[in-house]
Amino acid sequence: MAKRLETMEENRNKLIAAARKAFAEKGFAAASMDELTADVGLTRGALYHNFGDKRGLLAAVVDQIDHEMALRAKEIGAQADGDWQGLLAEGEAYIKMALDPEVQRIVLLDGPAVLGDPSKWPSQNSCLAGTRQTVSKLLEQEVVKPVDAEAAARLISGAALNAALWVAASDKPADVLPKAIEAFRAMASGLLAKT
Amino acid sequence: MAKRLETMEENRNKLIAAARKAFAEKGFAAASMDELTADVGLTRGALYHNFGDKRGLLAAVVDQIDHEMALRAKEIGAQADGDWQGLLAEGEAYIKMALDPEVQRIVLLDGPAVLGDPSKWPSQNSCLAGTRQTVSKLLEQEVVKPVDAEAAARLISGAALNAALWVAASDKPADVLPKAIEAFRAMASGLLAKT
DNA sequence: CAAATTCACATACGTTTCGTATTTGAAATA
DNA sequence: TATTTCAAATACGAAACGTATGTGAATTTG
Repeated sequence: MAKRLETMEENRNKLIAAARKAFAEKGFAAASMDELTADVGLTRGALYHNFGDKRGLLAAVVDQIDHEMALRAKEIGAQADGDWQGLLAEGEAYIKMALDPEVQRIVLLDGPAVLGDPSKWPSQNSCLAGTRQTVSKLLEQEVVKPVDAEAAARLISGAALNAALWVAASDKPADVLPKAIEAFRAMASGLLAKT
Repeated sequence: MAKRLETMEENRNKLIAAARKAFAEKGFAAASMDELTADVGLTRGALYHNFGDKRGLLAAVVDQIDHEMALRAKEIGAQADGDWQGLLAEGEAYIKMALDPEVQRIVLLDGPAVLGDPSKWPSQNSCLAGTRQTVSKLLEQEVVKPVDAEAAARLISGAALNAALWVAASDKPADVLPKAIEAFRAMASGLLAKT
């Protein structure tokens, strides 16, 4: 590979890594691009060349984290006993992952506010896409009621991620986490077709 | 009432009204406080005197909208046939109200990102508080499974509002709204105790 | 192999915006 | 009428973003 492209790739990754840290710690609005770039030995020139603007950098960061979350959720869901348990396990995984301040601040709070609704994000392996796949499978198997797959996926992941926000904001996260998971499983069971 | 306090109250309301408009149209970050205040014949001096800072103004706006939403949801819920149908009606009402760009932008997107999790908002008659009340009533009646009231309320309202974001972001909101409502009702039914 | 060109990034600059510190002037009060 | 209060205005300083331009090493071309 040409040396120029090689170092550019490195710099892109350095910037994304620094942005993950800065956005998570200070929030999107308060994160200074001057500081951020200086931290990795670059200037804003590199940033605007690679990502267009500040939002572009956030989009790249969100995409990366979303990708990681989707992969992890899929792994966990695959280990469950059957597709239905897999869906529940995925949701539970989202709740737990969303306790990470980085996920919370960047993906759940600043992401939608700055980039718009997640359904419009480009990620192929996004959380939403993964959940929709699982729901579709369950629809074919007639395990769940005949509802819209997209809507169900959105409700599942939305409920899970929202529950996580609540858990994290509470005074004793460790205490309320099981309550959130219990309520989540209860509510999700409403999608089950009568057996 | 003393004239000074009277006009101050008027100015506060004018600023809040202007902020609702500006925040809804441009988003919190892009809304200029100079423009906003000039629109109602004031300067930023009035703003910083009354609300402390930009966040303070957003908090006041969010509080007002949240209050209006909770009242409306309660009204609609009260007309339903029984408390359980009332809960579903409330959720449906949230979905519909959240289609309003003002609610969406200010309460669902910028609100949590700038002010933190809704569970920490001061509103007494907030959406969350209203839903928690209804859930608590249903818990006493043993209509719903014995889950944590707070968690259930959060899941219900979270799912509803999240569904609304999805509906609004879709290409044909009118088409997907009924699907969202159907899926919401299905999922919520998971909270029902076996009869 | 030397000249030309590309391009990733740096630098310099202007604009906008927020928050504070200070001042003003009309209403309330004594 | 003199004094005090206080809601709002004004002036100021400190970022921060985005653009326009410069630069030098890597690549390409003749």
